[in-house]
Amino acid sequence: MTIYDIAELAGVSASTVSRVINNKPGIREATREKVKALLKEHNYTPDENARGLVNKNTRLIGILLADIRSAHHTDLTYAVEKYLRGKGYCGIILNAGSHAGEMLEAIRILEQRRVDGVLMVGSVFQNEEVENGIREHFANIPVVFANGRFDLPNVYCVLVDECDGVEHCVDLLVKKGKGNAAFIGELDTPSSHEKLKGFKRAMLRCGRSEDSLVILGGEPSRESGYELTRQLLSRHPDIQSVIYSEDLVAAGGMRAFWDAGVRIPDEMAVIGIDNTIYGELSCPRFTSLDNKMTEMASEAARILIDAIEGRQNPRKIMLLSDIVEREST
DNA sequence: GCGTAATACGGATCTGCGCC
DNA sequence: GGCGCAGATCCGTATTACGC
Repeated sequence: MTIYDIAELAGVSASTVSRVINNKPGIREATREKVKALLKEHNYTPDENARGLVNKNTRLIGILLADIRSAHHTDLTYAVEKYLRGKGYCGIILNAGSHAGEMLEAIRILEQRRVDGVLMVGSVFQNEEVENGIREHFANIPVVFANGRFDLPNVYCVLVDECDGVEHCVDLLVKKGKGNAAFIGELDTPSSHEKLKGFKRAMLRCGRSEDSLVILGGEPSRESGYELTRQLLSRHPDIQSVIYSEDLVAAGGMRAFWDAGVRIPDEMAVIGIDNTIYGELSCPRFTSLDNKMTEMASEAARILIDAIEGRQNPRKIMLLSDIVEREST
């Protein structure tokens, strides 16, 4: 059903139907109502592809994530998609993986789909290849980067101060008498660099030397968290607490402590990062740094739509994280 | 207040033509 | 016949000029 079909049924021309659909003046009220009734009766929905030809937009938004299966990605994707749909846009969600080749392929796919804007979530995208990909393929559309930064004229950044957040985590552990802390998890992404920076800064502030810090790096997985925690227990029996780079890694660590008979929080305090469902489901429930991923992504979506529709926003927005304290501390 | 006709949009596909 | 190339056509909608 096109506007021509509606026009024929209404006994008017397609331009009249177009004027009614777009609330343009110069239409008699009776004609307007008649056309509206037919549009409703036939469940008329405009062809967005055809509209896109004329209006030079597709109302499609590309959403790039490393992996939608990540617990903290599912919530934020839900929130972002809902926001976009409310604004009349449709999201194309792509799992862009964690390797540059996959990311560039995802970028090319979005370019082919002629998206109006792109939302990238996760510091994993903060690399030279993706930056060049944006320059080459997205130069004429706005891009919003949640949890990462690029200094490009069409890129907006929404960040959360994870460095500061982890510093506060260490402060909390010190306050609880568990100041001899270790950091376990992923160390390779820009986000984990920030977390580690906060950890080091707070530990040095507490009088520790950089050489004495216990930092174990590995994959951002439950299995890795389990294995690294076992290593920690065997090599550093004096450690009183652990900050994990992600809740997922912390979940593996909690299991390792359970298997080793380590009582939490009496013998070991645990803090994860991301404030996902893992913290709630663990036994005991573990404290987590809420790095506001969902709020960050929602804010990023808002800024993206603003940019597409010509509204101004600052190029960079910083959100503050906070600690959700549970039984593990 | 409305109709008609023309034009535009992007890109895939089709058609016709000339050349080898 | 096969190929490459240029131009036409198509899709659905929006817009505009003009006329009645």
